[in-house]
Amino acid sequence: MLSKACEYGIKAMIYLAGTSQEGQRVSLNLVAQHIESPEAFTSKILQKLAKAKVVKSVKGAKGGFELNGSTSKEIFLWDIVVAIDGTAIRDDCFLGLNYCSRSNPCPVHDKYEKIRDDIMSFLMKTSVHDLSLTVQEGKSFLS
Amino acid sequence: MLSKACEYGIKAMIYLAGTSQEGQRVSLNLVAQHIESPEAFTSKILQKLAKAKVVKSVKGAKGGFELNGSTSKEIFLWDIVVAIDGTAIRDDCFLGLNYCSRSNPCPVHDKYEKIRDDIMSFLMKTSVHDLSLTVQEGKSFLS
DNA sequence: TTTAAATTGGACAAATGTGTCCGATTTAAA
DNA sequence: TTTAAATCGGACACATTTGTCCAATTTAAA
Repeated sequence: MLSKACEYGIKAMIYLAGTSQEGQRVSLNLVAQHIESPEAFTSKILQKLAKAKVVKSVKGAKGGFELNGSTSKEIFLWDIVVAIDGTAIRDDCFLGLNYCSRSNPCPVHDKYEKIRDDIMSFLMKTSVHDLSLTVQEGKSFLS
Repeated sequence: MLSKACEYGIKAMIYLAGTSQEGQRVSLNLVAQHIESPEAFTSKILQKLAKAKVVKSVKGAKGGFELNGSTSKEIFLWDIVVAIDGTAIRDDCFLGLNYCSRSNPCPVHDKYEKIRDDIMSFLMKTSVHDLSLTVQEGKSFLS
């Protein structure tokens, strides 16, 4: 479904939304430790998210990654997925047809459309903020 | 979602269900042409499906792949997915947690469970035979 | 029995995804 | 101004997936 990079990216953002709330910055090292991801690889992913302006990064001493509470309410899983995996999950045919459409449908076009719509609604309506709350409450986990 | 190999495998099976109806065998070459897949790669995939007894293969002249109509009614997308991609799509956590469960859930555990159930129901209830009918009627396409 | 048609299996090649290393750069603080 | 802490960026390494090639094997038919 999602690439490893995207999984790490989402977990990192959820962690940041929970810890960086008062404008505090969190280091790559801390992020990787808490989500149990390879640090150097996580670095690349956070760089990508920073370029896509999904998270703010600050270089130098006392630097790190920053995501204030109000911003995290406006960031949805879809934003992260697009920044890392692109829009293939929304655009690509379930059977890989190059041109799959209403007028040239693959055999599962209609049946899969409902599932795709559910996935998209899930990704576009679920905010990083909401997910971080359940982690902070100890009701869900990032590792 | 699915690997390329799995996409080819499903398309190949749908094509076979439509052409090999009267116990006729279809050559790898024909299959690959109709589903527009790389022939040698498709060979590997059909070999895997043959070993998993999802399709019958016959070597030698007048050989090929065979899938009679009654059998195709009992083969569901899930059978093909399991033979090629395994059960990860059913078993793996959306965020990649090694142990994601009701008692140690990831932040999207509940929300994604519904989607996963829909996907599984789609895969387990959709037969190769049903899909091949829409192709034969010219209502859907494999390329 | 020979030949042609077909799958099989193994080795290889290319592309992509995952992951590492390290020097360059930036910034805060001593 | 120097130093330490941090991200950035590029090159590299490894693993998996995708794809190719070809000799070996099997089978039907001439």
